[in-house]
Amino acid sequence: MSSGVDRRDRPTMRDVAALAGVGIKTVSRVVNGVPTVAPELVARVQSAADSLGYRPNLTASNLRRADGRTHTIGLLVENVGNPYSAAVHRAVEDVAREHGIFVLSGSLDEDPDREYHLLRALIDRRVDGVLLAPAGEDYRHLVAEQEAGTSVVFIDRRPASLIADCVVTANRAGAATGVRHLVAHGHRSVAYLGDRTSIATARERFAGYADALSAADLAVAANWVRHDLRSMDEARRAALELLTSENPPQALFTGQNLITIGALRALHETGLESTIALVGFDDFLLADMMRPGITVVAQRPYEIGRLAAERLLARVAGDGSPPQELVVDTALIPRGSGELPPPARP
Amino acid sequence: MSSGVDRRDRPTMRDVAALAGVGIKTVSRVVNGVPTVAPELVARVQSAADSLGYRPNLTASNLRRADGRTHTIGLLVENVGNPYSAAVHRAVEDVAREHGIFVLSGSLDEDPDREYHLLRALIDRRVDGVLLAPAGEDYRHLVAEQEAGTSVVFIDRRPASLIADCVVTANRAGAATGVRHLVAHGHRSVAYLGDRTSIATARERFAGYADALSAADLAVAANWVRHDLRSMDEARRAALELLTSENPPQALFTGQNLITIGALRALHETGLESTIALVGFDDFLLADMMRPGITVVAQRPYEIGRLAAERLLARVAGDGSPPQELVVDTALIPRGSGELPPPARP
DNA sequence: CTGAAAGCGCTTACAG
DNA sequence: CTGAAAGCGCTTACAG
Repeated sequence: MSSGVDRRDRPTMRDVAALAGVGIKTVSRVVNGVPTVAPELVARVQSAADSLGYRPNLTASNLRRADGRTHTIGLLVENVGNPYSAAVHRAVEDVAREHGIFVLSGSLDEDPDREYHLLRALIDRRVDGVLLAPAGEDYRHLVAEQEAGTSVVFIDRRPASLIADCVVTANRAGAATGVRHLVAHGHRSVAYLGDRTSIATARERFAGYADALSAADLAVAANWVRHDLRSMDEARRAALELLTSENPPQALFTGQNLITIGALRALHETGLESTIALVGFDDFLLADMMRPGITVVAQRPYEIGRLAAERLLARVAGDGSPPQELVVDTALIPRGSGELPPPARP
Repeated sequence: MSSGVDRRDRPTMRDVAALAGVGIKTVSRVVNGVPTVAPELVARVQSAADSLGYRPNLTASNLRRADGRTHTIGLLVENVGNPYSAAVHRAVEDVAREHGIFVLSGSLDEDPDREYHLLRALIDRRVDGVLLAPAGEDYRHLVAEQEAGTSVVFIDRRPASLIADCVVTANRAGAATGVRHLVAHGHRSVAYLGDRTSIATARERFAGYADALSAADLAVAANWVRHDLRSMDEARRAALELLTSENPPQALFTGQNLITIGALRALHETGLESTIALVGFDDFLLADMMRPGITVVAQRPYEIGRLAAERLLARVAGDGSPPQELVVDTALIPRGSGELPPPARP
């Protein structure tokens, strides 16, 4: 009638020691590669460990170890399933792996409450540090954790006051570059389609859009600005509205991946994909295979993940220098959609 | 001159107990929500814990707990950065999260050696179970781990002898459906472009290709079969060779995501994308936005991850029934490229 | 309802 | 070079 294994039946150091006829401390030395053990004992311990299928219990050894390291870090991103987060994740894994460190990951789905609970769950597991692409706004509760020795590095968004390292994309400058590209191709009316303004990066990209327009003595027209688009379909509908209005823009600038794709669907549905220019923030797979190819301002998620992981591991290793802000620049990739000439005005 | 924090300075149950003026066992009861504690003591303990910023140490509690659960599972996939693995990952996270379980993940990159070491590292951290999309071929070493209480569920590939649960795609049937679709549209010569034959799923998909051809009394022609394509660019070049040969096929069947995209590039480069039909195994973002849209045999990675995680958690909870093989079927999605008529023969 | 003793699997600090 | 004792932060098994 029993359901469930009540306790794992794994051999312990004690079992290995008994079989090898040595003290448990000698087994510990062999397992940890301490060189001052008689070769004959090393051999006996190793064959005993092999025959029992012994594997050291890292969580137990960690409990007593002086440095208290778990060799595990946490990574909280928007969604482990989306291409951007997944690229960051892979970079973090690659850096961590060089140091024998594992990654515990979680998806935040832009939910501050979820973020709070996942952070706590990581801390309860005593991760060595956390990489956080934040969903929330208030990080005062993190200060206590930092003081308690859990390093935190922010990804994509700056913490409110610079209490920790962060690695961010040059959102404002990148967006300005994209819009300037459209202006340089003769467009006077460029619409903006963007994410929720509660998201700091969305605000920065909008600021870059405004920068580029005012640098060209163009006004930001309220009827050509659509904020708070939460999904591909909301973006698609907003773009359809703009494109079919009595005063459509000559070009579109989209502030994010899914919004770009939504706008692209609208352009295809209206048959305007070769008429209305488009530059999107974020690159995506097959953007070059579209007709026309999609011009984008590309972020570098792998580079962001790599820098963030390296910063975190430096902190874990004891780097006590002041918090740093690392800015990763973007790359404009012209593919056709951003180089269309403006349509003749009606 | 000190570099690195030598020991975390986190308050322990002992500290909370001292501040609250109770025994440490009472703190333990409050932290674990045991109801038989005097309300007045609960309040004192909670305020002491809050003022110290106390957080329980899960790795310590786990060491003594009767069930030995770490509430952590391992997930080893081909590459956490690729869309397929990322979708599986997200499904696993969603299921795990309902049970308060975290996911430690790692990328195998088709490297059996890496798989062996990552598996060991997960076991040393005493994960409750492992989900494995295997890179290797020999899993006898896993039997000992299963006996020691670490459950394993295989994803995408069956273990050699059915020693464990597995969740697989209907690769052979799905590939046959895709090729049958081309044959139904009049194609007599369908080329196959596939992954390394050392990969079981690639062999199964090729078998499905052969099934569909022989069911239509068509022969498998060696000069139209290209195995062992390891990258998008290898696929692109193989497709270019086929398309520019003196006896080109009427249609292409591609066995995997990156191979489909490589073939697609070749079709665009030769201007044949509306002439040569194409059906690909695996769906991808924007496949519907191509000209023509790309017809695919879609896998359901989220469903696979969900089923695998549910199976694993059932095992962890004590399910001792015989190993199961769960097969997730595919869906043919016609979008244009697979419905092109055969070109007139020269 | 509460708490002192023992122990989870290992490492530290110390003696031999 | 080797090992017995103490302790990491918690829970178990017991007494009161």
